[in-house]
Amino acid sequence: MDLKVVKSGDSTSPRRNNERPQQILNAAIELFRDNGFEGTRLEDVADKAGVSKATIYLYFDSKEDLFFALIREHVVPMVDQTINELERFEGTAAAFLTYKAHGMGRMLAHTNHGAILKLVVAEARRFPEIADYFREQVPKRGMDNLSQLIQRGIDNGEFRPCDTRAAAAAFIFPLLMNGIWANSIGPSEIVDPDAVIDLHCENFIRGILA
Amino acid sequence: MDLKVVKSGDSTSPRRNNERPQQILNAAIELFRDNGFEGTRLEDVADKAGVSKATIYLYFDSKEDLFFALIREHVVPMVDQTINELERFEGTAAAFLTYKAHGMGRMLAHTNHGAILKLVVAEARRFPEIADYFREQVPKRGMDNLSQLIQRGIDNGEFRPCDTRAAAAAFIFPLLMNGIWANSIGPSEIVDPDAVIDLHCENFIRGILA
DNA sequence: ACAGAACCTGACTGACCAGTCAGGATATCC
DNA sequence: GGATATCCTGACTGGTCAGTCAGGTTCTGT
Repeated sequence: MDLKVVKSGDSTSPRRNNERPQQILNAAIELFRDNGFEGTRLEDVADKAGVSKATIYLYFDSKEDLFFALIREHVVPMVDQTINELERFEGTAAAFLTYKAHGMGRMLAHTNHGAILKLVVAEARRFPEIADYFREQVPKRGMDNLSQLIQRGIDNGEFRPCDTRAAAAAFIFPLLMNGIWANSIGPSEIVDPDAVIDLHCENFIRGILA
Repeated sequence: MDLKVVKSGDSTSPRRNNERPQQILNAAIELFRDNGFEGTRLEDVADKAGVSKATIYLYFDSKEDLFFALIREHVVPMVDQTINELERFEGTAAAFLTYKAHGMGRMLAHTNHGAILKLVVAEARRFPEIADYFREQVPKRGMDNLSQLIQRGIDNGEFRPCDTRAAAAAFIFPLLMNGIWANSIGPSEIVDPDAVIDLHCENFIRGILA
């Protein structure tokens, strides 16, 4: 899996249209969301991005590489940012959890991030290399940081003692599922994504406070 | 979508090998789990079931029908059973939630039910008819019953007042995500499915008690 | 206004696979 | 033991689509 470098930030090689890769990725994510990975024709990605199919191959090595790029460009930076925020945050652990649950929950439910997650989950078994990269970069780092935060909350008496990794998962899973739901079975009148976020957030904090 | 009737219970038309449909479905679910719907060749399903590809078409109308049958035969009966149990249950709402979280959580995490859920979620947008059927039969009925149970808990003073539908979702989503996780990104040392179930269960009840 | 670089495409190919069908095998009943 | 219904398959077809390539177009610097 040696990925072609997307030179979007490389000012030494000017290009007429250096937002091409982004255009292509944006088209790809919408089609992947609606049709799945296998169900999406590269021809359609090209049409939606306003280029020819061959152009895609100027910026990406393969269809799979397009998928990989989605994670690298859209998902990993979000994890970086969360970890960054956590390191600077000075309030209580509960306050950070509440803040994060809302920000992340809404992002997953109302932007394409939920669609990417759905895609990764759906295709992980079929693309082990992508799954490995994702696992290392996203859940592993995210869970490590989140469970440290919870441990901090336990240490200072804010939270009751518990299995911090399980707690981190129990905190994050409803938000993930909510995002996947909004991008597959939903939206429907059955579940209101925002209400779920609010209730989960409040309930989780109540449940874990000492 | 008029499905061929699978006559497994029809004793008026004896058949040499009336577990064929089940064999085929079992093969299909494992391959769908590992390769996705589009990524699975019917030829491989046939091989795994020990029949020829043409035989599949004796029992199912199409590849899509195979998918549909998976929900009808494996998922809907489980919902029926849960609703049944709920109607007979006489303990507290909290006790039923605990009981159900463990039963359902483990089933999703350790059997093919999680794989089917993953499949439905992944393909819902591509197969609207299947998604509609699933939505009506599974989340709609399940959420209706679950939120009634929570309402009952609120009415008798066991639970604090809250948005019952959101609470039902917040209760069930981690279990669903746990099951999907175990069938895609996981299993890995990052998350222990059983620990998540236990913690979520305990935490949710603590959070919702009055 | 020309050269060369960067960018783009239409048309093609080779592999793949859902679904079909004509005919063969096996059981059941009389 | 033959007539009939049930069950099964190998071999085929028609359409689809990822990936390629030879050649065309637009930009940039001089």
